[in-house]
Amino acid sequence: MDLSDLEPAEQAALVGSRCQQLQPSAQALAERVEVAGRDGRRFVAKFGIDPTGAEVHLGHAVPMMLLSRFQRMGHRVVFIVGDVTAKIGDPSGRSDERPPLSDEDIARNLATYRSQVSPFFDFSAAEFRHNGDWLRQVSLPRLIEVTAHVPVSMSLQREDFRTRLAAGHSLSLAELLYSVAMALDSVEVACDLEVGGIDQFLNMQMCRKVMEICGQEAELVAAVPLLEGTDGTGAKMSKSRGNYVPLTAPATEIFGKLMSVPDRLVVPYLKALSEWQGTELELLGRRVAEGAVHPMDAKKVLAGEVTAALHGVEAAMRAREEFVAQFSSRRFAEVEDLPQVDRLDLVLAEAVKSLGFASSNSEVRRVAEQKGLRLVLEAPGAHGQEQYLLGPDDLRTPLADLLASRPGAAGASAYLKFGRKLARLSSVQAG
RNA sequence: GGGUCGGUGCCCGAGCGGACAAUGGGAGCAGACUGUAAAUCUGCCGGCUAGCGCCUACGGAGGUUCGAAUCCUUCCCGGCCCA
Repeated sequence: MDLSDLEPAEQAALVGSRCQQLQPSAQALAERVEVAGRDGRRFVAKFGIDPTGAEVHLGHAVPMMLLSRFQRMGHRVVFIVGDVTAKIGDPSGRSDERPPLSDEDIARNLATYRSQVSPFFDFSAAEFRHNGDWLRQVSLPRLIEVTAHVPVSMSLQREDFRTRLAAGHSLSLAELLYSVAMALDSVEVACDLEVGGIDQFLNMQMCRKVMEICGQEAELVAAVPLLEGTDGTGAKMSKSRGNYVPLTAPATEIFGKLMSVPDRLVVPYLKALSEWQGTELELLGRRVAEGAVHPMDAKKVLAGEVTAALHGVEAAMRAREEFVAQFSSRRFAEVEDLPQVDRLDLVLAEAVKSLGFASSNSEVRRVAEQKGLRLVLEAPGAHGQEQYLLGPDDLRTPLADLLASRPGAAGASAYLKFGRKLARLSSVQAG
């Protein structure tokens, strides 16, 4: 969707609606866009990328959605690859020392990042800059000159710094300098507006401060909300908490993970990850609240939107059908991409492990003892389905024998349920 | 450099010579309930074993003990205080 003919005020409103904080104001954004246009230069939006890892998930897509809008408004989007700042460590907390990244590492991580995020952003039209290119040139006298005007209290506004100090934990000078280094990036690219997560808000304040110190006009700051994790605990989506949706996941998995998200996240997710308009979001929220729309249906819409963005509409529709087949109507025959066990001579416990459902015999036994292990037989065209509980005693029995001892096994399709995981048993050699 | 406190299972955090695979909380997993939601309740939650049991674990390495996460020595790492 091309946005280039939006008026500055409309642009500002659109951007503002997706931000948790837009500093100093939407109006200031409109004005700045207008001034840039009058001066015949392109408005610069900056976004920093951490090149240390390749754990890209839906949370990372949120700022990209906003940047994509800037791009489609006709502005310049500049990515700052933090090859130097990355060495300071994770600014969001205690970090173990990290091994220095080679140029190849960085290039590879960056390539991974780009390919994973590309459904949400057109990288071909964006600029990439490595901050080492200028940060390595910064002299100590220059650094002192700049930092002389930066009060330490500004860095210490960060709550985690304060709590760490209060708790007697370590806090290095390098960590305090992180935001200053990042600010020098803004100076370098003469940034008009920086996009970042709300967790970067104070860092971005520093950018404004330092730009002023350096005689530039302070950038505007657009802080997007952090995407809450799928676990409903309120924590942000992150790999370490395991409450994330990886962008590389197959369509059915993405769809499924979004379906398992708490209901209250539907609207925030749509807002952060789709092109839905404010009024549409409001309407949906209201209708769900009124009971006119079932929350699960709203969630299917969300899951469909996101899956479609990553895998295309067709794949999304298929994922939806499979989801319904597997979990609502429970007709497993209609579920296509199930893992499969081909060797029926395998003993049950081994089969489960070979599927990757469990990593040790103890774990298999545990689940069996907890009544989580079942054999499911589904007769060919019929709707009938038989479930047989498999106990710890069955673990050493070959699958073929387990099947043979069930009355309806002949001609039926067989499935293995391990907790909520499901696998197909090698199709049907039975006649 | 000196003093001092500390490093425990995925995380936080008890334990401080035997009854410790180690209290408790969180996360995770399973079951009931459901809409594969949330909330709730119940159970599990190092590995191997059908089982008696065995093995591996409390920062690293040694040692004292019949016996150590617990005591000693030493090394590594972190906090705080003093210089």
